[in-house]
Amino acid sequence: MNPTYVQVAVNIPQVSGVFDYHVPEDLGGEIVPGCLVVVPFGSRQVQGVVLRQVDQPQVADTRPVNALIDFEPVLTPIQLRFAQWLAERTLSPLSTCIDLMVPPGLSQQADMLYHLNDAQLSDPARLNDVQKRTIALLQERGDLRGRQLEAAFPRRNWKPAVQALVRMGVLMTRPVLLPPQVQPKMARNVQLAIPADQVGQQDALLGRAGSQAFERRQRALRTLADEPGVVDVTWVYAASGSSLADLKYLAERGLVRLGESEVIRDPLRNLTWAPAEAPPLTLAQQKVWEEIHRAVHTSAQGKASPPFLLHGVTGSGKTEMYLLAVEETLRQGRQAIVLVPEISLTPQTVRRFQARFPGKVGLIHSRLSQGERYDTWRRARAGLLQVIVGPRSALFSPLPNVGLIVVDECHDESYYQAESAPHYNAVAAAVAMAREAGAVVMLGTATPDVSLMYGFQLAKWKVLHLPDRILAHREAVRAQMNQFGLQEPVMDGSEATASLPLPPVKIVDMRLELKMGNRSIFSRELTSALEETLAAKQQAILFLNRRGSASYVFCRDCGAVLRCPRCDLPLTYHRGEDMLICHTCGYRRKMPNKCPMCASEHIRQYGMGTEKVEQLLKERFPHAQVLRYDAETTAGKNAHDLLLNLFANHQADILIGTQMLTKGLDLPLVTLVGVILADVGLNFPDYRAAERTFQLLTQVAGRAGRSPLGGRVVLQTFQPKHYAILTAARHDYQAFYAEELAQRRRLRQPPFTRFVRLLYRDLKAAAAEESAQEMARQLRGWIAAGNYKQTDLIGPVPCYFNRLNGYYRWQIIVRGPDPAGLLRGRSLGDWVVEVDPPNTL
DNA sequence: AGCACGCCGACT
DNA sequence: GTCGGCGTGCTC
Repeated sequence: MNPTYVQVAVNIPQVSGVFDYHVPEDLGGEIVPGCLVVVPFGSRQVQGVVLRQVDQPQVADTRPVNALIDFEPVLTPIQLRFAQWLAERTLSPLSTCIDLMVPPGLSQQADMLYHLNDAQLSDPARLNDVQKRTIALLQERGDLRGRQLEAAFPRRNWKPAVQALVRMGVLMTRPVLLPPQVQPKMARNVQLAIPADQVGQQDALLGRAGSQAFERRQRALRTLADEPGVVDVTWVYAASGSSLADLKYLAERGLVRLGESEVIRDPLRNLTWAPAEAPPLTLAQQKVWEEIHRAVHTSAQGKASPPFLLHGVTGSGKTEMYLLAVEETLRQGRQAIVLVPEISLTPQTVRRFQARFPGKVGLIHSRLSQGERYDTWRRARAGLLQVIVGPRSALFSPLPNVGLIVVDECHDESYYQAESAPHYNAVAAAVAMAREAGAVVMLGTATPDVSLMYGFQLAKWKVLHLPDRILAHREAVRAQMNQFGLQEPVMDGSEATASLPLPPVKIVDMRLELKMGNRSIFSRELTSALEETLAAKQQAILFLNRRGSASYVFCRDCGAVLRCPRCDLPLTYHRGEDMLICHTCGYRRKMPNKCPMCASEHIRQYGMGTEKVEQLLKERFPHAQVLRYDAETTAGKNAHDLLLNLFANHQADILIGTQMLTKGLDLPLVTLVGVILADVGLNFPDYRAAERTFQLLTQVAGRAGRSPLGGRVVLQTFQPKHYAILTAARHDYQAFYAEELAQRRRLRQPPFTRFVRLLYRDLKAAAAEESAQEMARQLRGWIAAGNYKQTDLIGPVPCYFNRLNGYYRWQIIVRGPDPAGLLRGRSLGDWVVEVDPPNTL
């Protein structure tokens, strides 16, 4: 038989090529595209994924595929194509894109094992700190892998020092590849191997009559005789006092059969949901549904369907559209992926899916154990789950026949993977994945990114509108009003689907407040609005945009600002502990009494944190119950739900919160939303600063007046004439879009050009700058050589966050019609490459 | 990433 | 003369 050859992408993030291997006879036929295999690579064994079979290998001498890790392919053919698209799009190695699709724990990367030799060291005094600590660690814990040393020396450049020990003969190294860390979970079971009525005649086989073991074995047999069929061993242990040894003893004598069966680790196992039925649709929903319904059908017949952008304000019934689309997709025998921003923050959305499709939903989120995640992944692959709901990573679920991809709140930043390569945007990726799969894609939001909207208009893809907020809380509000002995408000409309107006927004010019002698953070407008809300026994939300503001500490005499020694960013003052904390790296220090620069005692905190707002609020409204909703108070496991339930049940009157408040909360009794300072964030040196501010304000304003009680919004700002604030106050997306687009066109920013951001990080400031200058020279050379007339560089410059985690950061933005084209296929070394980055900070 | 090969500076 | 710096290239 001819040897078969396969092309393999090896699981080493830095290796971008593909390699050919031959398939040994004993694996012939098993190895198909998508399989996870072990292959020799240089001196080590590495994991790889088979991309395709090839007739002719690229080199004369091939090495063999060593082992097959899983008999089923781990990637579907669609996923293999999708991974290749993603690699090209993000300028990332294919292996990193493939690795997104292999569940953590199953995927393993090659590592190095470090072993301490017995021989004594001649001159221990000459060793440096890392070397001494490495030796101590190895003495204490035995052999260690590179990953473990990495954890022991965070942010330290330990490799050269350890390599020196290897050269000195103190250490030995050996490449290792760990087996997968996840496996199907098996449970032992047992069943009787003889007819139940013969159980009483086996005493001769049960050991010495009358002994304890005899008694246990006899009881075990009787238990099984009463229980026909296969039972869990633990059940037998509990009923008879026997142990595995006893059952094995019985099995050896042919009396019982031991077996194993898989136990699914299902995070939703113990939850039951009252099945929910679809509510009646509004007219707008019906029109949207007609479009989606048609698309789901034509795509199930193999015809491509362009993406949909579902532009609808908060509470306009987008989720119901998703639910219907999923239902129809399932009816066509296909599966659906639903992406949501942050699972812990949108329990309401998730619950709706679970209630509508009981038993069919697989949930992915960050709190799942590796085993749960692995089992969910395998059930998806086996076609046992029809709907996967999760964050951006859920897009990579191995569903056999994806017919629908939903991206809810598609403007959300969490859809962009900023932390590690590949730096991808799950919205763009969902569109590409849907194209590969022949699936329908629905992108839903109240505030589409202007680039996305512009893209839809250029491509003439359909934008569907749901302009009205649906009054869905009539019953809930009525119940709550009765509970508090309040009179029922007058409600417009009589149908269940009556719509609600968007809340009026009042812009308050804080400059005038200062001129009028009001030095408080609460304007007179906001103060009286709060008073009225409290008097009416309704609820308020105060929104504080922390990002970019700073509760920083500065000296009123010399002006020095206290900064993090690692990140160079202003430190945040925490009143309770009297501590200064860096919110980027976690550095903390005691609040000093004197300015470290000039020793003045006039040093104090400035700016606002949620704690400060809480304190001021309590001073001004001593009788109000105030809740704080921020990273600190929601740190516990179910703290989010707990806090929100507390507030939803009117245990508190005012909720103070940050960004987290903008996510899909649904709090009907809230009639007032106050934004402490709307222009925070507007002055970031970033092309999307205005857009982010508009999106944030629009989302926050949407929290008010979601009931027949009505509602209003107060925006406090020092820039009352800024278009982002004016248009957000009018709920006027179109006006913002037009103005923002005009700005972007004028400033040659996306979507009229495209950005690739190149980021360099170095522990030494000079080295970072030098590398940046060198890269810029190279880039200019490529631009000139390739005659890229419309492509230019922004930078090199230090980043806005010019020091993060101890690293100095420099960046270069390559701007042009196709900056990725300029860079494709070139080696960028240690540079972080981001194509179409959502921010350039 | 790891490792080999390769070409210039200070040490037994 | 060699040991060792890290630059460059390769891993099927």
